[in-house]
Amino acid sequence: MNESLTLADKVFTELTTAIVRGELRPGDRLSEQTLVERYGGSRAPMREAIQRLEARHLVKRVPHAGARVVSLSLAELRDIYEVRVELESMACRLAAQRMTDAEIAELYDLLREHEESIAAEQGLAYYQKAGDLDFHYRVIKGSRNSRLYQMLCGELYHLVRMYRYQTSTSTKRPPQALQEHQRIVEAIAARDAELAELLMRRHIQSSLNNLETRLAEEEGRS
Amino acid sequence: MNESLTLADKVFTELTTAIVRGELRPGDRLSEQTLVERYGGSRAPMREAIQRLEARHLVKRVPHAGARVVSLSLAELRDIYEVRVELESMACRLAAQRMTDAEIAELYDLLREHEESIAAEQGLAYYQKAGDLDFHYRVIKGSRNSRLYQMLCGELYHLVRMYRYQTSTSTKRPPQALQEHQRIVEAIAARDAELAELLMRRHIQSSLNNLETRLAEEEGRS
DNA sequence: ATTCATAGGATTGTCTACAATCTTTGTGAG
DNA sequence: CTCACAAAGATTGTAGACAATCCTATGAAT
Repeated sequence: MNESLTLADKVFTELTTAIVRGELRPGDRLSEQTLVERYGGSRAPMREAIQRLEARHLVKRVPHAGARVVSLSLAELRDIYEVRVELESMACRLAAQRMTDAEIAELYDLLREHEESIAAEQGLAYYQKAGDLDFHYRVIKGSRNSRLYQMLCGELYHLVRMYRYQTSTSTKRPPQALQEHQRIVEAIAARDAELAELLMRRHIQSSLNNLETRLAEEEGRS
Repeated sequence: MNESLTLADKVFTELTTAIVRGELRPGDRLSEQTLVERYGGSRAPMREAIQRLEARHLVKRVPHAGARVVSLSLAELRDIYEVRVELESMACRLAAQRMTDAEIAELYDLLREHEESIAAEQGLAYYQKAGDLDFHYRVIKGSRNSRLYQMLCGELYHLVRMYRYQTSTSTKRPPQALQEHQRIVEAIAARDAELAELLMRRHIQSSLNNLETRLAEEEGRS
């Protein structure tokens, strides 16, 4: 089989999760030598891993000066969300038209699971976030547009996740988000593309509002 | 100053234009050794150039097997246009809200130039295409969203250009496109965001239709 | 004390060589 | 003649060293 996981690939995924989880913080330097000491191997694979991180906009590289974990300004975060709103509401519209009935049934199952986890109040912040991403992920997959999937899940999501990990989750938000998810699935099930698009647009917009207030709070506290 | 153009960067831009212009055709192999013989230097910079081409989806790389120029299926091309329609109409909406009056005036100037070049019938296909891209480029810039600019101009446009270079330009399309551009600018100047968005959506949609019929013709001829 | 220049160290860019993997060509069996 | 298999060749992945560039700290001049 083609089980060829190159070392560069391994380091790349390791670094990706490290950045997303906040173990590597925005602005942190990524020296090739340091990575060699940390992950073993030679500089060549580390270099490749860094380049791939740059391709996903997780690090910024300047010639002869090295790479640093990206540090997004609030304006840039807004830009990202502005694009994400547009693309995900589009995905939701397409999903309403193209998802199979089986996929929609699975969406309902997923929401039931989330409901239970919230009711049990075991709704750990981490699980909530993962579950939320899972929901969005499936809708995007349902759009049946590979490029759309690439852009949202391959390029924008890591950045979004990176900032969500670092902000504490409100206790009020999850139940509300779940409700919004339920309405969206209903619209998809009804094959009402326009409504599904509108609801998703509002959902992400309010998600951004939530994130902004939270960032403002942390900014004020520090 | 920071005039540091690394060799990898140089080769990367060279290859980009070569691919976009069709000198390197879809499916063509890109061996590191071949690039060394062609551009000089060593394998390391060639490798980096190839990786950056992969990041822009211009080549596809499989581990231990090398890189080939991407060959898009008609379905993938439709996916790209589906996304492009959404993002560019969004950009147009934002441009109507955010462009300065000076920028709008420059747009009018640009359209006048295009008009003249068409009237003079010197309207070479190449110039037409470049001019068209220039128009779209300015509207996107006018959206004031850096991420949107990155996605459209940095990732999607090369692919679009690649396929446009390879399809001959219709003699009927340029005048029609110019008219559509004029209507769009009028909407932007009137700060009518909704109309501007709608017109851009239709414009790109008809551009896709034009491309599809042309591809179908060439398919039938071969 | 502040600012500028400079020298040293550290880091990245590039080169060459070697190991691991894939592709292709040639051979033989069915 | 076609297909499967194996060895040779070619290509990529990795390693280590050297060269070019940048960052930093030290010192001198204002």
